[in-house]
Order: sequence, then C-alpha cells, then structure tokens
Amino acid sequence: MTRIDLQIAKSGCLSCPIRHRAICATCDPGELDRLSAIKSYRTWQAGETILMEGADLPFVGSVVSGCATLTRSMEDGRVQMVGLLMPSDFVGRHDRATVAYEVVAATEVTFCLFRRGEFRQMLNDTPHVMERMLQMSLDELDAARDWMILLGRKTAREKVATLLANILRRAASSGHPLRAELPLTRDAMASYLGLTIETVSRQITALRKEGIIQMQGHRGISCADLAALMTAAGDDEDGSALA
Amino acid sequence: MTRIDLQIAKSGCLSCPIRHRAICATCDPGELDRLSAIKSYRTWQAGETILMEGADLPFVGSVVSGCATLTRSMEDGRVQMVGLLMPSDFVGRHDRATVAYEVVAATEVTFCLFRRGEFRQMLNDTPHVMERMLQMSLDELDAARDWMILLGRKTAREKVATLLANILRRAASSGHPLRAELPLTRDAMASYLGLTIETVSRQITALRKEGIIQMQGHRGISCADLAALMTAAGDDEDGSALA
DNA sequence: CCGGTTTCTTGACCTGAATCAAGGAGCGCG
DNA sequence: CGCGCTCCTTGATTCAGGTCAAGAAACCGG
Repeated sequence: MTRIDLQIAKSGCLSCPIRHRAICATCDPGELDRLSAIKSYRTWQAGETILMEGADLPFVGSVVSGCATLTRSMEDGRVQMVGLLMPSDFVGRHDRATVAYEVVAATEVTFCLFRRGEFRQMLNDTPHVMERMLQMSLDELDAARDWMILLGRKTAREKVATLLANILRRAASSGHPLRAELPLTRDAMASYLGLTIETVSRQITALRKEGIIQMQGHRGISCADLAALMTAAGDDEDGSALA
Repeated sequence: MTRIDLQIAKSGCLSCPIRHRAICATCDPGELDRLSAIKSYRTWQAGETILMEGADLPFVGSVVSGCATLTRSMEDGRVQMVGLLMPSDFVGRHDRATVAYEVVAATEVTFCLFRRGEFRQMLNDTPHVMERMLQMSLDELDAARDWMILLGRKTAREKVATLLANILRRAASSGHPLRAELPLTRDAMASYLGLTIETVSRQITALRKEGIIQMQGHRGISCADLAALMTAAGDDEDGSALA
C-alpha cells in the first residue's frame, strides 16, 4: 500500500477523491458502509499488468487515482487500446467471471476493488446503484462510439490533436488550465489512436513546430490556444469522448 | 403499417419474434401488459432517416425486423457508422432527451417504440428490466470495443472479410447456413468499416476471385468454407462483435 | 421494352502513414 | 561519472488504400 491508499483507508469513503463521480456517487452513508465491507485498495506500478485477457476476475472496481489501459490484441501481435481508465472509471462486469481485455497500469494506479459476487448482490438489492452502473455504461458506450469516428475517419494529425486536446481539457477541469503531464507513453498513444509510434512522434513534432502546442520534456504539454488545437483535431465544436 | 406490424399488433407480445432476446426478455405477462400499454409499432423504408443527430427523442425502443444504422459525421462530411441495429437491438437512452447519432433504415425496418418517460418509470419500478438493460448495454460496449480493433488495426481485406463473416454467421443461426442477403449497400459497408466504397468493392471482388466467397447478384453472398473466410478476417478463433 | 437513375466495378494514379533504419535524450544504477 | 537501459525523434523508402474518372449492371417507372 502506498501513502495514498493508507490515507483513503483511514479516512473512509467520505473523503475519497472519486466519491461523487464513481459508481458510489448516489450512495447514502449506510450503503457506503456496506460497500466498505467488501472493498479493498490495491496499487500497481506503471507498466505492470493488472489483468490478462481472459483471466479470471474475482473483483470489479473503480480507478481511484492514476491511469490504466484496456487493450485487445490479435494473434500476430497487433494491439489496439479499447479503453482508457481514469479516476472514477469502472472495470469489470458483475455478470461475467472473466475479462475480455488486458488491463495494464499506464501510470501508478490505485483501484478500489469490490468482491464480485457481493458487489453483484449489492446491485440487485440497490436499484439506484444499478441505475448508476447503467448510466456509466451508456456514457462509456457513447465515448466508445466517438472513439470509432477517430479510428475510422480521422487523419494522423487529427487523431493526435484530438488526444492531446482531450488530455488538456480533462486536466483543465482539475487544476492548471492549459498544461498537463501526458499519462501515456508514445507507444500507448499509438495504441490508442490506431497509429504507429513513429507517426505519433512526427505529428507531435509538427504541432509543436507550428506553435500550436509546446512540450516540456517528453511528457509535459501546454497549449496557449486550445481552439487552434481543436481545429487541428477536426472537430471545431466542443468535441467529446476520452473514456 | 405493413402486414408484419398488423400481425404483431394483433397477436401481441407473446408471438413477437424478438420476445426472448429484446429488453423485454425477462418480463412476466403482467409486465408485458404494462409495456404493451406504452408501445407502438412503426416501420420505415430503406434509406429513410429515422432520427437526425441531436434530434429530440420522445421514444426509445427495439428493432423488431429489418436493419438500421447509427452514424456520426464530421463537419466536412466524413461519415462513420457507430452502430448496426439488428432485430432485438435497443435504441435510445431512457435518461437523455436527444440522440447523439443519426439513425437511418438500412432495409425496411420495424421498431417497437416505448414512450420515453413511461419507459423510464418502468425501469425504475422493475429492477430486473433495469438489469436486462444494463446487460444489453455492456454487451454493446464489448461489441463496440471489438469494432475498434477492426477500425484501428485491420487491413481492408480483413475488414471486409470480418464483416461478411459476421453477416454469414448471424444468418446461419436463423436459417440457411452459409448463404445470406447483405443488409447493407457497399456505401454502408464502407461506412461501417472506415473504408471507401471503391476499396470495399475491390476487396469483395478479390475474395470472390480467390473462391473464398461467391456472389449472387450484388446482395446475395454465400461461402462454402467459413474457416477460410475467418482466416482472411484475421481472427482465426470464433470472432465476435457485429452490433 | 426502354430510358433514366442509382449502385457497383474497374482502372490509373497519388499520397499519407507504415516500415526500415539510425541515432539522440533522459534516467537509474553500479 | 559513465554504462546500458528504455523511450523518443528523424530520415529514407515503400505500399495500402484513397482519389479521380469512366463505364457496367441492376432497378424502376412509364
């Protein structure tokens, strides 16, 4: 357990950073107690495999902090990311004993895990938690569909710009407006975007040289003019998606 | 109303072709009565727009027969299909008043529609219907993620072979084993696969010339060796997805 | 049966992203 | 401090699939 975990475990759900966005958002104190009884925290380091494709799944749960990826791969080694899990996102199906995707920690990541059988029971006993689950699933489905447009129709430049804009926008809502640390390696970005690592690198370089973004080292990114980045992303309006 | 509609309307839910696969699969007779009270049937012809992107949505519902597509488009006209609705598939969110996608009839298609507000109430009153809804949404999410691999990593040949194999497999489970009518135009296939119409046409021709498939006119397809088609599709195992 | 329309196929050519191949930059560790 | 990682960038080249253009085949209404 890391420092963060201990902190959460001590202070309980009420001070949990994802308390109002995760599956438990609509729970009352009594329900939180019930969840607490079946929950545990666990942390993985960047790069560690959390679950293998097809593995047995005794837990379901939420990302508390950090970032993890869902990927599927083909026999010949081609890999496509199919989900990017950020804080408050949920993993696992209450009604299935296995996962269909590989889950890997992109950064250090901490999960709040529930034993599957008991979580399933809780869903059945608590309709509004079931509804919350449904809502989150439908949101994810909408996000997946936006992602499909990116994969099927956007150019490499638009793909990279879209991802960077999404990361910046997400970061904006929780701190410094137009600056962020990329939670993904170039490799993970390529996997997210259906590109090669070389193409991702070239497109980032191009956006930098055009002055649309600035990089601080490999991971730090800032953007003075988000509108310009959105234009490069191909969706002028407000955009959408990212998990 | 077409003949089919009248037939269903007369005989009621018990003889409905999607009775055991749709949202109502787990309903008892009393619950079916309640659904019947808020339902109506409506049919669209191939090519007709059912809902525009962003349109107001007073209904949600299931496909009873035929086939419809969900698409999203970019400002400059690029189009990507993000859902293919087949009998028993559900459209619309109980918790949203608008649709985020354009819905178009691919063939003549009949929907069983529920008034949204009342359907929402029904969900809240009937936990097992909510659970059914959740299950179907999670299945759709899994299908969307399989589709992402296709869009992001498969070659044109693999994409086309995957789609044809999916259509044949679906048809197999309901009649003649290795023969089907394509419910999609070349244009719709291109939109599904993230390709151009020309590339779809060329790949179909290639598969035909190699003897992997046979065509009867533009829409009829048959395949003597589904294993060969699956190999061309890039997933040797059993495959997955398609709505 | 015929002309018009829509849908599909095929060919020639071009281009954007993949592939192949070197390096460079940051970082942990002895 | 220097060695060996891993991660990232850049360049040269190739090629899959897009684009442009022309016609063929199916479908429809009269």
